[in-house]
This record gives sequence, C-alpha cells and structure tokens, in this order.
Amino acid sequence: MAQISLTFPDGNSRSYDAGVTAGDVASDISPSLRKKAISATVNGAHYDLQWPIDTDAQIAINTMKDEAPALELVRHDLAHIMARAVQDIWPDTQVTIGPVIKDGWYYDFDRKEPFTPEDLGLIEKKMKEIINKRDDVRTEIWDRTRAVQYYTDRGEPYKVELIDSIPGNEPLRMYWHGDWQDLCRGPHLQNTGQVPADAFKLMSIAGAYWRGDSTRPMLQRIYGTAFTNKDALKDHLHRLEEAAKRDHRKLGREMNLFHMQEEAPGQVFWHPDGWTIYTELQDYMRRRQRAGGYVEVNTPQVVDRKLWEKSGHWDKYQENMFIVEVDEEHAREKAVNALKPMNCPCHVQIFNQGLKSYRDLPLRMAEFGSCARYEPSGALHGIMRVRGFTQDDGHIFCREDQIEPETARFIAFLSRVYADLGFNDWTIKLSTRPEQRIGSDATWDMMEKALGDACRAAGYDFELLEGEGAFYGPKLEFTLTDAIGRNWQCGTLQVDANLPERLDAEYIGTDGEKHRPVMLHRATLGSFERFIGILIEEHAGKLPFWLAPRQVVVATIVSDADDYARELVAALTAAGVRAEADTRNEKINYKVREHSVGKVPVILAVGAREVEERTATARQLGENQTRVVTMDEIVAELRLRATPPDLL
RNA sequence: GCCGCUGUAGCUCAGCUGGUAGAGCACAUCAUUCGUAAUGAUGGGGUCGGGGGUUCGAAUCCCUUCAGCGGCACCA
Repeated sequence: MAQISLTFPDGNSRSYDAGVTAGDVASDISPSLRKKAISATVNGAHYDLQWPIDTDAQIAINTMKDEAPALELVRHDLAHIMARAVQDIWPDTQVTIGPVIKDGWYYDFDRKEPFTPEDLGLIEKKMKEIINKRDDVRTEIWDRTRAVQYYTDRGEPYKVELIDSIPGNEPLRMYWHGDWQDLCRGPHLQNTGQVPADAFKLMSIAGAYWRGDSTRPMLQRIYGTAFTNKDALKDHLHRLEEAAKRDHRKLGREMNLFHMQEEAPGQVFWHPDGWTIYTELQDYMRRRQRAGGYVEVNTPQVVDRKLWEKSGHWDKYQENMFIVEVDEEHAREKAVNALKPMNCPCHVQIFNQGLKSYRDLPLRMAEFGSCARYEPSGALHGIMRVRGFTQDDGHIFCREDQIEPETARFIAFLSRVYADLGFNDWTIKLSTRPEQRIGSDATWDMMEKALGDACRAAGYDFELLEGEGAFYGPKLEFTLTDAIGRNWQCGTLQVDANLPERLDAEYIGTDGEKHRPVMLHRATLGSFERFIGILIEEHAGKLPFWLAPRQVVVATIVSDADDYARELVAALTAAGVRAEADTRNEKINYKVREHSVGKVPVILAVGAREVEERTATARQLGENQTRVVTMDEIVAELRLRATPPDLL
C-alpha cells in the first residue's frame, strides 16, 4: 500500500498508509486526543475524522478549542439533531436543507401544521435527549440510484430533487446521527455527545420558499443559535438584547423623532426633532455636493406615463408604481400619471434642454429627489424600507473614458461623507452582468473593469456579486450594517448606457458629431430615511453633537435662575446652537434624568451660584462628573461643536 | 406578495375556561424652590385596530379586512 506523509503544525511529519483517516492519526498520537478530536484541517480543507486522506498533506487535528471549526461543526450537527428531533416528534414532516449561518443554523421543513413557539421548547428538549444519547456519527458515500431510491421510498421528494441538482461527478455523502440519516456534504462531529447541550437555543420560526423561489412551496424554517459553551451563548443573547434597544423604531418613538401610521403605510411623519436631523443632514450634503462639482436641480413628482413608457419603467415596474389618474372634464382620454419612482428620466429631460457639448461633460446633476414606490407590504421595515423616500440622487453624464475617474472621484466623495457621519465600517460590492441583459459583452467588459479599477484606484477592496447587476449595467453597492447585523445598501453607483439611448440624450463631440453620453446613477446616503435609521442605530440615538436635534438644555435649579437661563439660551442660539431652557418647577434630578433619557448631549444646570458667578455647571451625556464653566467659555465651546464637519 | 405571530389608555403591559376593562409611566391640577438619572397628593383619559357573525351577553369564540413584527421573495 502506498505511503503518504502527513506534516503537523509543529513541523513534524509521520508516514501513514494512503487512505488513513484523521481519526486514525489522532489515535496514533494519543487516545486522549482521539477522544477530544472533532475534525481535522487537511491542506486548508475542513475534514471529517472519518474521511480518508490519500496524499501527502499538512494536517492539524481540531478540538473544541479551535473555534472556527468547532463552531461550524457544532452548528451543523445541531441542524441535523434538530431535524431528527422534529421528525421524531412529528414523523409526517419532510426535511429539506439545513445550513450553518452566522451565529447558528436553520433547517427548512415541510409540514402541514405550522410550528408554534411552544413547539420550540419541545424540540429543544428532544434535541438535548439526542445529544445525551451520544450516538455515533457515521458517514458513507452512496451511488445516486440507491440514494434516490432511498428517499423516494421514504417519501422525501425534496431530497430527491436535491440529489438531482448535485453535479454528477460529485459523490453523494450520507450521514447518520444514530439511526437518523441525512444527505450532507459534512464534515460532522464524532458523536452527538460532542455537542454542548447547554450552548444552543432555538430562536424563531419563519416561512421560506423552497430553493428561494417564490413560485415553489413555502416551507417552515426554524432558526437556532449555538456556541461552543454556555457563556458564549449567554453573551450572544445579551448582545441581541442590547441591539434591540438601539432599534431605530424604538428610539424614533422614545426620542420623538417620527412616527408612521396606518393611513400612510411605509411613509414617515417627521416630528420636529427628527426633521432637524433630516435638514441638518441635507444641508451638509448640499454643501458637500456643491463643493464636489454638482449642480442641484429639482423635478416633478407626478409625471405622465408616457415618459415612464419611454424609459422602460412602465413595462418593468408598473406593479410597483403609485398610479395617479386624472379625469379631465373634456379629455377624450383619462390622463394616467405615476408618482416618480426615481429621478433619472427627469434628469435626462433637463440634460436634453439645449445642445450639450463635450465641454459640458462630465455633467454632475444632483437632486434631493422624493420618490414613491409601491413596495410589497412584506418588504416594509421601519424607516429603512419605505414607500415614500427622498434620495440624495445624482446623475453624472459623461463619456465612456470618464467612467473610471468619475467613479473613483465618487468613492472618495462617499468615503469622506461616511467618515464625517461616523461610519468607518462599510463594504463595497460589485455586481456584474446578469443573465438577462442588454449591451455587448465588450461593453460589459469595459464597464465592469472601469468600476473595479476605480475601487482599486481609490484603495478599496470589494466583494464580487456575479450576475447581480442591473440589466443595463454593473453597479457598486456601499453597504452599512444596522444594530442587529442586517446589511443595508445605502450608497450606490450604476453605469447606464441604456437610458440615454432610450431618452435620446446626446452631446456634440470634438468631431462636431452627435454622441451618446453614459449616465452614472449614484447616491451617497441612498435615502435620507434609510440613512437616518442606520445613523440612529449606529449611534444608539446619541448622535454627533452637530446632528443632535436637541443639543443643549439649560436646566434651572431654582426659579430665581430662570432669567439667567433664558439669557444663556439666547447666547447659545445666537451662536448657532440648538438650546432650550427647562424652567419647569421640577427638581434638578428629575430634569437631568429626563434629558439624559432624551439623549440631549449637554445639560447646563444653573442655580443661585451660577447666576451669581455667570457660569453654568455642564454635564456631558454619558458622564457622571460635571464641570463649572463660564458663560463665554461654554458658548464658544458649543459653537465649535455645533459646526458641521465640512465647515470646520 | 408568501408563511407565522401580534394589535387593549400617549408609552410599556395585565385581563383564567365569554358576563359590559386594570397597572406603571406620561398628562392635568395643587403643594413643594428642592444642587445632577424619577417629590408628594388629587384627577382626567380607553369600548379593547376596522367591519361582519355566533351568543341572553364578546376585549375574550368564528369570518373578513387593515397595520405592525420575524423571516422568505422583491428592492429600478
């Protein structure tokens, strides 16, 4: 039998018969390692202890102390254990797939009766029983016919369909947790007893389409979370609780920023304090864009369907548009309009006014454009996904050779803005040509390369989303993360040669001939609604001073200080600080608590002493100490802090 | 849009197997002028998301509809 050489992390090698398993190797090292071992890393790949190794390789035996493989195995084995538990309790349930995801796993089931929240407790209990049985995990490779026959006999059509979709050259691996069998790539633990019985929890039940396809059956998904020990689970659950406190919907209500109501689903009623954030942010963006070489425009809300037909949106997105029909008394036809779902066709109308020269390019046109999209009811989410929103939209009309420099310029612009707003952790995704597309491959090559090169030129890495681009061009997505880890696309840049064509945009080139410009659709914040939602969550409501809707409260301790408090407020207001006096007949404790809960960054307490000395006792949100400052000092200090970052 | 859950005073929530709604906070009034996270007393406020039905009687049961939440699908 052929011999292979396995090299361990410490550099030592041992020689084994080809086909040796990592389990054998672990035994060879020591019986105690064999017992503790959970898997092996073989040439960087994650191996089950039962899989044969056929070639020379680097090998490391993993134990529960190796976090990454341990988490993957624990979660994956739990997925199987959960599926076994569910089928134990409800034998008429069909199993489908159950992958490992961030922080845990899920498994999708097909069962007539819906699972209830109480069922989760039952399933957890059954899972613990299975873990305590310490059943061995076995694996075998089966041929297709046998596997298909097996699942057909067992009435598991989903598994049969899965097998059919696995490429023919891939082996079909079966796993058994005790006598419960599942088709699975592996790897898995040695026995169910290796799963910590106190470090997992079933989290929720949800619907999910089979294979992510809305035309296929809706399955029931159970989500679980798991870690390698009880404390890690506890920490994770604690983090979730903390994150829930940062939810913009909760803070929006508590801080009295906005509300939404039944009569206008998916649309925001901005309250004074919320609107202050909005306008402050908008003013900032307006200044940044002006400095960035944009011209600002504004275009109509209600636009005849003819334009949407021309742009192609009527065909593709009619279902998602708010249609406005107007009966003119003498009109032969009813006028059919749509609330604009986007600004680009309108911007092209402005571009098309008058002849444009190559000298006008790149023409950067910006609009705080209010759009309405009839989003599916289930898509709505607080102010992050709404039906009425305002984009910080912009379109750059340019030549093909300007795509890359303009994109690099935009990325630099965006990163400046994000940094000003406190975001350093964001990612770029590059979506490339989809199956259904227009334009030649050469054009797509050029556009994709321009975007990728621009990212690299700007010094940013990006994730490639193959086939996720729009039908007319590739796009960059700039993604931020909310309090509970959901990712949201905020900024975007899309290349589009289609719309200028459809709407006849053209410019005169150096040759005196007419040419088509390319359009770059771009947004930095994306929409004010979504971005403010993210902003609230990122800062847990404690916004940077310049964005805080209520920046300073001057709280009196005795009513004799009322006049002085008003004087202080007047001085702060004159210095451009949002200040208000709280002269209510309440104790200072009460006022401090109320405004702290309200996330006011600075509370200035004034009593007899302060009136006498013309000072204030300042307290910064989140700090317990106070400091005494003179009126002039505090006005100067807060004037500076209230200055937006671009004006510093 | 799909699956599931939820919908009771401004907010957070209680209300068992059906018998005409309750708490805390908030709010109002009065008293208190009290130095850094809730001063006390008194009081007003809801017909239980909307519509329909069953019943002698429904917040509690059924149907329907709307909205929200958790996912899935969608996201120009």
